[in-house]
Parts: sequence; C-alpha cells; structure tokens
Amino acid sequence: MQRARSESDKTARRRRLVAAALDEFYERGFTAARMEDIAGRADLSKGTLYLYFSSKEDLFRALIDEYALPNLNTLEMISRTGPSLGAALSAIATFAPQVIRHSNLPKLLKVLIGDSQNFPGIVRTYREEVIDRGLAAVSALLQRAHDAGEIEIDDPALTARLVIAPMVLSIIWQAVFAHTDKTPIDLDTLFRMHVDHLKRALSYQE
Amino acid sequence: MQRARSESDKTARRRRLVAAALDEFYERGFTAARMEDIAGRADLSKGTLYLYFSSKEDLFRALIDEYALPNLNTLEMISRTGPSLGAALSAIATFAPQVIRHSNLPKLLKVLIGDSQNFPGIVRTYREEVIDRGLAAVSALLQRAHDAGEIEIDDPALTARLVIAPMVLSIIWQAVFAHTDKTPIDLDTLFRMHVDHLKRALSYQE
Amino acid sequence: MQRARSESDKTARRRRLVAAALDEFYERGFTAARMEDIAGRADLSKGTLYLYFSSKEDLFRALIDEYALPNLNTLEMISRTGPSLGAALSAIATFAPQVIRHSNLPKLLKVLIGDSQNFPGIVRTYREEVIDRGLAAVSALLQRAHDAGEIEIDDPALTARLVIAPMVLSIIWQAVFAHTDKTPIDLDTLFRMHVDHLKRALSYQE
Amino acid sequence: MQRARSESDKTARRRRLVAAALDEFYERGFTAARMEDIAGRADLSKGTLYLYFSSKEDLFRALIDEYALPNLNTLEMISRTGPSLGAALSAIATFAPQVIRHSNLPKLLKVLIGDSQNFPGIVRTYREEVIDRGLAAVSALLQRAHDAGEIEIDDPALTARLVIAPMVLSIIWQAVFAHTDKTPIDLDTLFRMHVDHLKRALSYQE
DNA sequence: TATGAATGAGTCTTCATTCAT
DNA sequence: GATGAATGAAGACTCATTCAT
Repeated sequence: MQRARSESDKTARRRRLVAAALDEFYERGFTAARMEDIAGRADLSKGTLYLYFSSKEDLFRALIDEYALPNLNTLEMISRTGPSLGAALSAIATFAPQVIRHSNLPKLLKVLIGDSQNFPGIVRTYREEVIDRGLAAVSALLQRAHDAGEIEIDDPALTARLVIAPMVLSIIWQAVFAHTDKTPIDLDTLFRMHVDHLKRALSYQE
Repeated sequence: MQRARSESDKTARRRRLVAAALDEFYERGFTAARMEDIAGRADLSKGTLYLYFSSKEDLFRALIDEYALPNLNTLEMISRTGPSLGAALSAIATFAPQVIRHSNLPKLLKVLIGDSQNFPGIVRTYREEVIDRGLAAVSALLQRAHDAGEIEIDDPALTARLVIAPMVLSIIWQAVFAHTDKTPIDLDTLFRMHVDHLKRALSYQE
Repeated sequence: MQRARSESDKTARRRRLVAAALDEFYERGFTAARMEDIAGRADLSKGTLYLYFSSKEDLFRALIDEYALPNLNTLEMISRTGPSLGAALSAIATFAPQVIRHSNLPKLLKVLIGDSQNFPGIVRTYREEVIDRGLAAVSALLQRAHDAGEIEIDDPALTARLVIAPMVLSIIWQAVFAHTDKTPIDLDTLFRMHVDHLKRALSYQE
Repeated sequence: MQRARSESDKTARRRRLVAAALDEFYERGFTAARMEDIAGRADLSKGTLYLYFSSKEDLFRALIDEYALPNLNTLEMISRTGPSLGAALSAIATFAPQVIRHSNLPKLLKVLIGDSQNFPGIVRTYREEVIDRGLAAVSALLQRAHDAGEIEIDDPALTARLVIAPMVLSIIWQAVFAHTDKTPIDLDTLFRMHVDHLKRALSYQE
C-alpha cells in the first residue's frame, strides 16, 4: 500500500474508511460488520483502520458526523430560502427524489434506525441536531405561509410531520426494499402528487 | 421448570419465546442479542429454547411469521370491508394510533429494518406477503372510490403510498425516538389531519 | 470432557485452573501467559475457563487469594505459638526449607514481584494483609523475647526484616535460579546457620 | 530529531534508549512494555530505536549487560580491596543503602525476576557472570578472614548468602513495595544492625 | 539517517450450539 | 423433556517489525 504522508492523503483515507463503514454497517448492521471487512473495502488493512479510528464505536460516531450535517444544511436551506410555501414545496418535490436515489441518506438512516439501540447518545444527538431542527425548519416555513395568508393551518408541528412523511417512507423503502423492486418507484411523480395534495389540502376553502 | 406435556403448553411456550425474541432483537439487534437472554426473558433455559427453535435464524423467521400476518389481516380488513373511502380512512385515523402505541408493529418493523440484511429471503417474503399486499389493498380501495366517483385519482399505487406514509413515519418514530420524547406525539390529531388532508386533496375540485 | 455437575466437581475444577494459572504466570508472566494454555494445562477448554473466571485479571486475583492466606496463617502460627524465641526460631529453621522447596510460595512471590506493576491494588493488599502482618508477627515475637529478658534488641521491626531476609533470598533463588543449579542449595544448613547467628547476635553480651 | 553524526552521539542515544527500556520494563514488564513508549521516553522515534536494537529481545539483552556489570564490579571491589572483614562489612553497611536507594539495581533485579523466564539464556548468564561471582567474592572474603583468624566459619558459601540476604530483601522491597511505604525503611540502621549481628555471630566465642 | 504509516500475527473474550446428565 | 456445562469458531483490538519517504 501507498503511504499517506500529507494531510490531504490522510483526509482522503479517512473519508474512504468512513464510506466503507457506511456500506458495511448498512449491509450487515453495526454488530455484524467486521472491522477487517471495512478496512478491506477501503483497500487498507485492519491495522491501518485503527490508525484513524480508535474503535468500532468511534468509527460509527465519525460516520454519523460525516453524513448527518450535510443533510441538515440542505433541509434548512430549502425551507429558509423559499420565498413562498409553493416554491419551497416545489423545491422539495424536485430535490427529494435526487436525495433519496443518489445520496447516502437512506443508508445513513437505515443504519441509525437499525443500530440505534447500541448508541442511545448518538440517537439523542441526531434527533436533536438533525431531526428536530429539520422539523422545526419545515414548521417555521408553514407558519410563515400561514401568517402570510397563503395557507390555513392549525398545528404547524404536526403538519410538518405530514410534509415529511413520504420522504421518510421513501428513504426507508430505498434502504430496505428498493433492491427487490422489479421497477423502481416513480419518485418524481410521487413527490409531485404529494406536494399537489398538500397545496390543495392546506389552501383556503370556502 | 415444569415439563410441557400438552400441546397448548407447548404453544404457549413458543409464543413466550417469540415474544422474548422480539423484545431482545428490538433492544439489541439480531446479531447482538443473546440466545441465553431470550430464553431467560421467557423464563426458560437456553437448552429448552433449542427444543423449540433449531437456530437463531429459525427463531427470527418464526418471529416475522408470528407478527407479520396479523398486521396484514388488519390492514386488508379495513380496506376491504369499508363501504366508502371516507369510512375506511376514518377507520385508519382511529386505529393507526392504537396500533402504533400498543401493538408490536413498531418493534417488528424496527427489527426488520435493522436486521433483515442478514436474511434477504425474509425481506423479500415480508415485502411480497405483507407490504405489497397491504399497499395493493389500499390501492384497490382507492381505485374503487375512484370508480364510484368518490374521488379523482391518477395513480392509485403511488397514492396508496401517500396514504401509508404517516403510518410508517410514526411507526419508525415510535420505535426509535419515542422514548426520548418529553411529550408524546399527538397521534390522534396527526392522523385526523392526515385523513382530512387526503379527503380534501382527492375530492373533485373545479 | 466430563461435566462438573456437583458443587465439589466445580470446586475441584476451579482449583485445577488456579493451579494451572499459577504455573503459567510463573513460567511466562501475567501478560505473556495465554488463557488457552492455562485452560489446556487444566485439561479444559478456553471457554470453560471463562465459566469460572470472568477475565484474566479475575483469575489472577483468585490466584493470589488462593495461595496468599495459607502462607500468612503458617507464619502467624509459628510466631505466636512459640513459647520462647529459641523454639520459634528453631521451628523456622525446620519449616522454611520445606516451604521453599515444596510449597507454591516461591512461584507465588515470583509472580507477585514480576507482575506487581499491573495490579497495584493487589500488591498493596498483599503487602498489608500478608507481608506487614507477617513482619508484625515476627516483630511481636522478638519484642516478647526482649521483654522476657531473652534477648537484647533495639528495633524489633528492623530486626524482623533481618530474620526474614534469608527466607526471601531463598524463595527468590528457588523461583528464579534453582533450576539452573547443578547441586541444590543446602537450605537446612543455611537456616540452621541463620538461626544460630541470630541467637548469638541477639543474646546478651557483656 | 537531529541526526547522530559522531560516535559519542550514538553512544549517548544508546544509553538513553537502554535507560528508557529499563524504566518501561520495570513499570510494565517485558511483554507489556511497548517499543514505541520506550522510544518516546528516550525522545526518539520508534524507527530510530530499531537502528540501535534489532528487536525487543536484543534491547533486553543490552539492558542486562549495561547494568549488570557495574554492579558486579562494585561488589568485587568492596570484597577484594577490604583489608579486613570488619572494614569490608562496614563498607557494605555504608554503600548498600546508597545502592538500593539511588542505583538502578532494584529496577534491574525486578525486571530480571519478572521477565527472565522468557530468556533462560540470559538468566543463566546473569547468574554465572554476576551472582555467582558476587557470591564467590564474598565467600572468598569470608574465607580470608577465617584463615586470618578473624572469624570462625564453617561454610563460607552459605555464609555469603546470609551476608547478602538483607540486600536482596531490601532491593526487592525497594522495587516492589517502597512506593507504598508511608515512611521509608531506615536502611542505614538496618544494615548497621546486620553488620553488627554478623560480627557478633561470627566472632570467636568461648 | 530519521520517521511514522502500514501490516498481520497473536490474544482476550463472547456466544451459538451441542450434548451428558 | 429440561438443563446448563462444555466447546471452539469468530471478532475486536494491540503492537512488534518493516520500509517508503
């Protein structure tokens, strides 16, 4: 193996290891995943893995950190930037399928759900730092639309969950069942319908 | 321990073991769960456990079988029996919170999501026998409502997913995050809102 | 392997394991000793060893407990029972060679000295419970002899160390060098000389 | 780190490494000591350590060699130079406490006792080159005193052991227990008493 | 020369499974 | 039938040693 002398080499190796860990944890679960396999998937030896992460748990934490924050940022950006609710929802309808199909979020969430029991602290942190803030962002978006007279809404927090729900379903589906699908779900249509439903359902009706 | 002479004793023990397995798999994950702990939770010895199940994997399969079918039946009943879509959706709004809060479905789904990678066959079976049939039932319900002129609908299969989505979200939430909630989610309101949204969104609009 | 059903079987197995551990720790040192070798020396498997001791350290502690107390008892008995200093010293001269040649004390002390760094707590305990009490016993013996006018003595505590010194030397020798001796040390003569010296040195002189 | 160009630089580094090794072996034992820690304690890198010693065992041998000979020389000098037994014993009484408190001999002996089982050859060598010659020196001293009519003695070899015994006891004590002492042993008094005892015990008595 | 990244053999410990009682 | 003692395969982690830079 080549040696990582520079700082950037090390960073690249770290990233490779974290990515390999995500895949192994995703495919086998935290307990069943073998450190040697993770290292091998990154084309490194077991010993080298331990130069970068002091334990399996350390690697797991690094994994969450590495992939959790970007998700949060995306979500907050979408909901904050939007000038109107309609525009924000359209953005969701456009980007959600991309994220579900091409990002690591489904794998990440699957790992988090599957191995949450081993790391209550991580789950709590993830919930507070990512989920709660994500829900709060959507919630605030709805509240602003309500205040602007765009929509009629009673409980923004619960409504936010209804907005999010198809994303969670699709992410889980992607992570757990997608590989057994004969034909993939048409996520673009699904989210266009979802956004359409929301607009209809929340608009003023006389 | 007493010996299990009658058939009903045996069945009761089997059930206790399966229930214990669900709890242990839920709390620790399949790989990390210990056969001895499962047996102990059912007040039986490790050796006795092996009289009923030939391996950990066998126990896992039994577990899925035991808890999967009832859920399916419930869902099919609701969607088939319903005289109208409105009645069926109201039934969902009423029963979903009960199921989420008091049945084993959240634990079951959490276990399935977390540990199924080790058993691709089980995932495929569960998906085909439970999920697909459940979705098909909802889908058919929607189609009937459409044909009856109750609602306007383009793609019943995708719409069925939108109907189901908040259930999945809530089930996951219950299994993974609920115990960290200061105040529990108001599921009754959530599902009433959801059903309300659906009715509005799917109704004919001019 | 046979199974240990009765309590006495278990006790016998425990003892075999502790004896095997003493030998392995003695021959290789705590860190270098392999749990599998210890088990093998007791004709048991590695797994069985862990049924009796939860860890290597636990085994080490058990080892000290098992062999430390008897030594203390012997020492206190000798020094307390003795009606006169002369009789007590003679007893030492008689028994010390036996102990050095045929008991496990040399191995025990060698292990304790060699691995003390890993277990500061154990060393402290051994020192307080065995060594200090042993020295105190000898010290008290000397003090009584002094009070009875048998001997002249300034500092019983330091004198006790001089009484003990050849035992320590011989024990270390036995544990470390004896197996390289062409002809074994004549311990009987050595201790007879030692006791003789003490009697002369401590007796009143005008 | 600077490069070691001159011979004296090299020698200094070697010495630093050997001293570091003694400390690490003393504190952790041969097997548990880490080459990296030894190098670090000498302010050198692991790789550099291997420029001076080809293996851990090589370092251990060098350690024994480095510290064994000086001790021997001291002992032989004392016992040979002495004009009379009395003078030689007084010299012992004076120097022994210094050696025990301030030299590396206690650490060396502790390491030798604790880890030599892995190196039978080293034990044999040390025993022959250091211990036996030391004992022989004392033995010869006693013999000369006997021949000169100074003392009465039967077995100079065994008596030599009795002369040495408190040194061994004190060295072990220093290495193993001293750091747990609330008040340090008064070694000066101890050895003065010991020498005094010897003089009395060995002097002609009618 | 000096360094420290890389490696993999080696060891403790766990636990599914077997089977004597 | 029930039990739990026995086993050994498996996996996390360490660290002596090598060697590219």
